[in-house]
Amino acid sequence: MARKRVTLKDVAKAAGVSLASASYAVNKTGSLGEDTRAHVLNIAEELGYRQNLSARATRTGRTGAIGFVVPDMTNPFFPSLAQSVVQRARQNGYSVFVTDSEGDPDQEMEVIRQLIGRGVDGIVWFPVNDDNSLAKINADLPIIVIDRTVSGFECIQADYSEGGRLAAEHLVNLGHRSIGVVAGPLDVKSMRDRCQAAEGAIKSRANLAFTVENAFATELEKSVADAIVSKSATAVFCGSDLIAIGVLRVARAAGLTIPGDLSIVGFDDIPWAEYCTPTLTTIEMPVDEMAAEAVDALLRKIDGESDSNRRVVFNVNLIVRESTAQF
Amino acid sequence: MARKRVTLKDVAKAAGVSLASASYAVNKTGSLGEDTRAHVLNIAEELGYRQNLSARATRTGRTGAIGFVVPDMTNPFFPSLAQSVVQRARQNGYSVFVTDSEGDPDQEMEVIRQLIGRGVDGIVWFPVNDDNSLAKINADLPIIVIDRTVSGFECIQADYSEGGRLAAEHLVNLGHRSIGVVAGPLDVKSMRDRCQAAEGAIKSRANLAFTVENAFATELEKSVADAIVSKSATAVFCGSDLIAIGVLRVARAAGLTIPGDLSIVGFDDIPWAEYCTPTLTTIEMPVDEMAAEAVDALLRKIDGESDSNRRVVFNVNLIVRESTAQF
DNA sequence: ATCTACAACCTAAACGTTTCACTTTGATTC
DNA sequence: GAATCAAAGTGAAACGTTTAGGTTGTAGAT
Repeated sequence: MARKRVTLKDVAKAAGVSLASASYAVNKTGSLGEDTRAHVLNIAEELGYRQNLSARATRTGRTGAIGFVVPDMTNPFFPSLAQSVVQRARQNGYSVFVTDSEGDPDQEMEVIRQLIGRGVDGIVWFPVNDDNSLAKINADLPIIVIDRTVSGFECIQADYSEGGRLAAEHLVNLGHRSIGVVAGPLDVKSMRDRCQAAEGAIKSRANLAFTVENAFATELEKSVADAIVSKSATAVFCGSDLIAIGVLRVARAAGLTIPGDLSIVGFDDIPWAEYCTPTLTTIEMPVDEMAAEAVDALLRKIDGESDSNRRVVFNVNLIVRESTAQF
Repeated sequence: MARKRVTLKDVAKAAGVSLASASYAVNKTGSLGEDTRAHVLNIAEELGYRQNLSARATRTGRTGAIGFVVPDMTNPFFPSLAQSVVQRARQNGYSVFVTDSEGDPDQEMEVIRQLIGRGVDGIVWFPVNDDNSLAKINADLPIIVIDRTVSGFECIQADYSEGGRLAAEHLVNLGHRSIGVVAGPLDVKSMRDRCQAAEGAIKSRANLAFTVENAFATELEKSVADAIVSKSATAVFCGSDLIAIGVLRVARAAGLTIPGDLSIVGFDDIPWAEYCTPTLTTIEMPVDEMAAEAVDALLRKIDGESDSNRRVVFNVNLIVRESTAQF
């Protein structure tokens, strides 16, 4: 058993044509008669021929694989994104290496290096932060940046400012007059944008009770927890759903009812948002479309249609659920 | 700019040695003098040489890539597993294609085909179900099955029966005398095992109120929801945490308090279990170790140390949280 | 002085493709 | 009937490696 893998030469021989013709047939390139092409394809099918992608890659310099680099796969925001990227890529005949930098810029650089070593044709990159010093290292590979802003690369983003504004105005419209902001890491621009927009909207019609900062996690720093339980705000805007869930927990633990004593709005619309108790009002972005656009842009870039430095911004939506209520 | 990629030939020429010696040097194989090897490596470093993995693969027949196939990336059980697999593989110099079959056996077969077409050296496979008819198609590629049982493959599993037993006994010990079971899809053996064990433990010391079946999701079928709100049980064992969370939701929606009116125990210890309200009592399995073992076993198999049909079973733990209480 | 043995290194073939440049064939045009 | 041309097909080089086998050169044993 385990017969030797059938090669293109075998097909050619069996079909009685030259190696070149066989290649043209399976690739639908070159000039071949319809009949011979069909014949070769039949034989190929019959013999169970499968292209050897490695050999093809050696010759063409293209592997047909791309990389997808995210900060942290266990952050529930990313799996669905990854799923979309993988699917879209597959539809276009590409495979994708999904890798995770565990939120560490050094490791991030390392995995990118490894991907390049692997010979990927391009990378869709969701950076840990906006620090583009890292990126400089190898600018000759097609790279699309998603969510973050890294100068020199094409960036796919959502309208974070609009999201922050929508969220804040929702709270103001509900009658809240003292509103806090729990930001995520402010060294990433998408976070700064949404928080600044939220603060602006709050200040113009109500009172900004506090702004505190927390990592992308449900565990809250002491200072953040203190701000929540101080009851100086009747509502908070959180820079991410993960943080919002953290806020929800400490608030409940401190005896506050949600949304009775405290209204909470998050950002991202991760799956949990719909399942936690109470369900979370949040800002949704079109993850699938963003992923698709990122892949499409990357493939375009790989094919040399270089519309570099483009920026695509997607619209966001406010999703009202149970965690916010009239003051 | 964008200088031509530096090839091994360039390195050899620059170092004044033959192509073969250069290859031996970078691969640390063959018999080479320490000094020349070091010299070649220096030159390589200096020139910025990077192996062309495709060419290497064409020659050796090994790509250094493996596939990881899971049912559904958006099921929160899988990302951490994937993370572990990717890491372990990377540590051993392998890259991994993570792919998702969306719970569909047909698509599952398709992605496996694609992976094989890609030329992966092996596959870590978390099948949708235990239907091994699919697997037969190409038994010559090293494949490790994780969680499920597919005959003919080496399987990495947890002690599901023990888990079911632990969970059920926990409920019995708390004084519950009428206990229901909400199973996941019973066509997968790991689910049957845990549920049968749970039922056994229940029946021997209490009353089995009902057994119903649901998909791996938080949305519950009507029959399942009915069973929950019928109040015929004071406690339920759920075949997975996702289901448990669904149960939790409909129970609360029906005005039941958890764990006051209903104790709930889940299975898997997904991240949500710790963050939902109330937090979920569940069965934990050593995901990282299972992933590591799967990768190790696969690499062994790739290297021809074929200990086929082996079965590795990992121990599980009961994690007691807030969703269960004394009756 | 010759032989053996071994380390160190090299030559060249092979891996399975793609693709450039060339030939053959038959039809069309003048 | 020669000339032209497009279509269909072929031959062989190239992609960047690995590796089997061969060739040196040196040192120790006889």
